[in-house]
Amino acid sequence: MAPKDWRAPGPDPLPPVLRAALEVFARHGYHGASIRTIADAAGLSVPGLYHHYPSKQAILRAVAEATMTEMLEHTTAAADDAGSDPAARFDNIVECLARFHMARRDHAFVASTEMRSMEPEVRARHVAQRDTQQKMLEDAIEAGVESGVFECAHTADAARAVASLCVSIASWYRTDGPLSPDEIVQRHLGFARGMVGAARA
Amino acid sequence: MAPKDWRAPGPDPLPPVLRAALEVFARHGYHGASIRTIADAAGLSVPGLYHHYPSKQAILRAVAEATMTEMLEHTTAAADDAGSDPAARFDNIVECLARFHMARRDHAFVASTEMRSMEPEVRARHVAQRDTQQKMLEDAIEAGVESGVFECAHTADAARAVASLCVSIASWYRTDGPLSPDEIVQRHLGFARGMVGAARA
Amino acid sequence: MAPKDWRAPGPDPLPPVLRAALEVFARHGYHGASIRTIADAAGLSVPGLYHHYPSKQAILRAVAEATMTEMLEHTTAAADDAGSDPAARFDNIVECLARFHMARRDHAFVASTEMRSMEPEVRARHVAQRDTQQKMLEDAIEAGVESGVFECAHTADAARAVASLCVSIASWYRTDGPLSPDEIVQRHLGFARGMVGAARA
Amino acid sequence: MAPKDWRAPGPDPLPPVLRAALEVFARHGYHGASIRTIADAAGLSVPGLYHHYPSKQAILRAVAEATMTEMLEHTTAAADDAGSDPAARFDNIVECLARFHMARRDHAFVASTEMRSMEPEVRARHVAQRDTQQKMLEDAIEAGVESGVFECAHTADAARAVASLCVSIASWYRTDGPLSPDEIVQRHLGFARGMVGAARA
DNA sequence: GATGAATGAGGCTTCATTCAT
DNA sequence: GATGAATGAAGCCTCATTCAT
Repeated sequence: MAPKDWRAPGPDPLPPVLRAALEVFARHGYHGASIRTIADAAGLSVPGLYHHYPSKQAILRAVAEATMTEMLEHTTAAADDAGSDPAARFDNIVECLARFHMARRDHAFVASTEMRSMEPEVRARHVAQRDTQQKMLEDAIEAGVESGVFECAHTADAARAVASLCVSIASWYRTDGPLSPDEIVQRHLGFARGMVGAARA
Repeated sequence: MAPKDWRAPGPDPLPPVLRAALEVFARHGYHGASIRTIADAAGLSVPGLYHHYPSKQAILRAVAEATMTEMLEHTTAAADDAGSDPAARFDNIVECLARFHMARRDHAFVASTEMRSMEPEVRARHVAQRDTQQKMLEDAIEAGVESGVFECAHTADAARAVASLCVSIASWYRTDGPLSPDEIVQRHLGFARGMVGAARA
Repeated sequence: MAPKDWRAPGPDPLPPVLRAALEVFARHGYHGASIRTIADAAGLSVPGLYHHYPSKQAILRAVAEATMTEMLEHTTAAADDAGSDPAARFDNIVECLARFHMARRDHAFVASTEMRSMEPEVRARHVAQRDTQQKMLEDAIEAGVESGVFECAHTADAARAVASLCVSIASWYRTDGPLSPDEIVQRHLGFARGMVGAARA
Repeated sequence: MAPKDWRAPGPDPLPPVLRAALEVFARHGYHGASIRTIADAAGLSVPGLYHHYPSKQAILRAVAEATMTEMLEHTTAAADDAGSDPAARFDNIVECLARFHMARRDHAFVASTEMRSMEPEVRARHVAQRDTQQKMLEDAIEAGVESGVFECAHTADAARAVASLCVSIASWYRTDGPLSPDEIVQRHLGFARGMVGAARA
């Protein structure tokens, strides 16, 4: 699809209404966000908002699905991009996750934080996509262990831990923070490699 | 205070009303939890609940403060317990955080998740305690780097990353899961050591 | 106008939009019927519906007036058709009312049920037409009493009772019910004659 | 239960809130009655109303069930009161229905008019009670036909017609109308007897 | 006539909270 | 501490209606 741009996520593809809702969700949480607040943030009246989305839950669903789909596309592209070298695959996935959680900070934050507010069907799809991603990480780690570049006894736990680490970036990253995205990526690559016992440089 | 029991957190010191509220907060979030739901979970009438706490926010505050206080006590005890060896300090703090986020799963989850629902003053205290904890981690890492047992260029980032990893345990740990707390502690100790470039065994 | 066809009411003269609205009104009531539901039933967009009728109330008015006008035309034709014999006049009016409430079931049901939802002016016209009809019945009954074929002390009450009986047919009649219209007419003619003390055969 | 008072229904047993709601339902219909209007009529705030009944539908249900239960009790008492004479049974049931539809005018009007607004389960119970009543009428008519005091070929249709006639009283009766309840009863008894071909005096 | 977008008002219901008993 | 009753404010959502295209 878009195999090369996972390092530079490009402009947010979300329609303006969802982008406004996202901001409100990120600040107040799903239940703390009133439909009126969302409408105001979107520059719409309340019925105007309902013209675009049939319910508050539908807004959350749209946000979550768009986010997970884009994230999975990026992760897949990043992995494909790495060819068959396990260490490169691992690095690419970690870098991709880190970058995504900075470029789509609110999206990723809401998607991971509001899982409990999603209707079962939406949550199920969400969990499935998250698991797919984690499995990609795990496969890379396993391959690395087999080929001797990683030293890691519990690959599934490691994959979850690495993914958690990347997700947690979204909860503190600020565009105007002291570190550039590239610096953050580098440091987290270091942490992640350490977690899987990568051979030291 | 209680310098030896940080490995076995003991029974939840929370009064029953708060424990009930905590469960509801964990499942539905602060804004998704109604006073009536909390009262029901506590086996109280609504005015009965108000007899104990003057507002919903006061309940959240009580939960959050009790949690943070206990966590900081434990962490301090764990660090003190380790004496002056940097690697042991680091290990103890990580183990303590991991154990706390399993033994007080809901407490820690709510405390970290509902920061945005706290009144500023409560949140400020919360952040301060969290930072204190992270600083203890960072100090241990720095000492380890200086003494040559760790290899880590960005100690503050590492401290945050390690703390995040421990916090994230609360979002997936189940008492009846496949791994025992001891196993989980061991594995996360491994990940954490890797993140700070601990000398390999 | 159409003096002979009152026994076989012919196809519904209502334009399709009103016919759709009628169905919705019959099922949900005026206040329970939304403009959108009506538009959907009519296969129109909402503004498309407003292109035909300026308001929901105008739709009700159009339905009610068309119904009452047609019903009064039929009743008049039926009465005229009977010539001067009181018993035949009575029979014809009853038969006409019964047939109309079967052939125009929804129309008659809505017209009688939603009187309270009509604007005063529409309701006034509606009541006047209903009273005219009832007066025709009453006149026939009175003439029958005078000529000795009926035995009825309270002609106005009898007229109202007979009319009510015919109206009530609309609330249970189904095209696919066990009785044919002809059978229903015969039976209700029997009831109506009994109510006015018609001489037994 | 109360075998003697079916002729003098006594004071309305409905709690004040339901009585207020009933009045509003009678005037505007279920869908035309807003919860605010009902609360105002009951002298309550809106949440105050919800303290007593959990939903608008629950109010309708309570009204309908109370009405049907009382009506069926009365009808049963009236029938029992008549002993085994078919004509007396028939008369008593008709008189009882007529009196009930005057004494509980709004109740009966709403119960019969708002069937379409009832949830399926409530409606089912309602229809069952109505049918039970109609069956009592039909049984009396059949017994009368067999004993030769009535002359009626279609007893089920006759029962429905007689019941409809009594129900229709509720749609025009006014306490301050020109006729007394006793007069109305007498006249409708006459109509009803005529419908079943009762032997003339 | 259709479409898409919009809106003030109001729909039903629940919120956190209070108070008399 | 419990109960029953109450309430202003606000929750999500839908109403009838309009208008530019």
